Amino acid sequence: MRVSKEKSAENREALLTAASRLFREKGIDGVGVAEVAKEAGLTHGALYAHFPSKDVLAAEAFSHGFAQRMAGAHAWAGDRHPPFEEYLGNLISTRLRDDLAAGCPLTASASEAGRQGPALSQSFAQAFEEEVAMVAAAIDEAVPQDVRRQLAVATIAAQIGAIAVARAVAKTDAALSDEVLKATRDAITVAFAARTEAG
Amino acid sequence: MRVSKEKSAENREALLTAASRLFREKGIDGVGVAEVAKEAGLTHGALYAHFPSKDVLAAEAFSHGFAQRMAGAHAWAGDRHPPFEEYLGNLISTRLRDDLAAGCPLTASASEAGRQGPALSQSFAQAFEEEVAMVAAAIDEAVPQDVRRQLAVATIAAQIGAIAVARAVAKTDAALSDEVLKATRDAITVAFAARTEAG
DNA sequence: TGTACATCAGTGAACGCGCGTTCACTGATGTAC
DNA sequence: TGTACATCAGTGAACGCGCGTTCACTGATGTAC
Repeated sequence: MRVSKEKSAENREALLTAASRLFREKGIDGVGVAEVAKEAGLTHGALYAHFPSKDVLAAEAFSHGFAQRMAGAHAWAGDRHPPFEEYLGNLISTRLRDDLAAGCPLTASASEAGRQGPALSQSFAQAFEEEVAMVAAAIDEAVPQDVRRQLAVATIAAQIGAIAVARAVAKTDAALSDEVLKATRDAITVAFAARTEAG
Repeated sequence: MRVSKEKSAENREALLTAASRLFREKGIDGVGVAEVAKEAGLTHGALYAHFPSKDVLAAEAFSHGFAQRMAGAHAWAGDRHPPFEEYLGNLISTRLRDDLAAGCPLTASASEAGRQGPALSQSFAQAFEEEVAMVAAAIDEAVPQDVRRQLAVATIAAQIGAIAVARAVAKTDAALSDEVLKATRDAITVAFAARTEAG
């Protein structure tokens, strides 16, 4: 049975939201299209009216989730210009480690992006650049552009690794999991201080 | 047909080697047990004479691959005590990024270890601690123990993230891929210098 | 050392299952007159 | 505004396929005498 344009758009949105959440939580290979459709309140057949394949769905869901996260970050910052340290504390935290579903799409999909199709790789690269721009903008303008960018790139790469490791060992060694986050945060803080003083 | 003890041990070794390589290259979910067995020159049924399940195979293959890497690292170091910088250059390199099959098991399995069973999580945690100990031992003894450990933990977490991101964007943006590796290496070098001077 | 036999690594067919994708069909929506 | 009809989002059965795992069977190995 046909459905109104608005309802169809809502359904598409629901599919992307469900896919974004489930893929982050269980990995792309760990979730079937039927499960995604079911969570969105549809059958799997309907999914193919919106997306030509699971690959494309994965890439669009990634971008969708990232856009939501960026919107959330901007809402959080508001009119302020939160300093670098504040971003750091939010990026590498036990909260982000434990909240698989709501966490950053970058941390969830880093290792998958290299193995899935080119669509996801491209979405990932674009999101990474956006996140770099956001973090770099949080660094004092007196610091040279290239140093700010370098620090931002290293920070986000380190964050992705720290969260991945913290999650990997969380069930086995909770203390080690916390330690990884703290050590990474401290190391970046030190590098940041050394770089911004020198600049 | 029964097979000699030696041959059986060889076959087990071949299964672990094949699994270690294939799981690193395509991910655990991306490879079937039949493919692993075939690469080892066996049929899939034989695999279950050596391992009770794919989960266990994955965990043992991880440990096997890591042990080989550590043996390789020790052979490379020989009687020398290579400085931290030398380890860093080897850990975060385009060579390690491009060589999926031979790369560090930690970088390949970080995100999977959090999603697979507890066996892999435990193997991962143990391997991480071993790698931390090796890198920490490469730092000047004059630096306090806890600072050495913290730097080692942050270095390996950052390495895992940097390699994952570099691989994820390699097909889309080769320049960005190289930049991620360089920025991470530089940031760790700066943090290392600041920490070891201060200590 | 030679013989009889239990062991068990490896084979390959078969199991049930869930996967991604297709498709004939339904029926409310949106449009043309 | 009312009517006839084309559109197409969504349904659910069906497709072929590969998955992890099981199991009856094979036959060389290893052992007991």
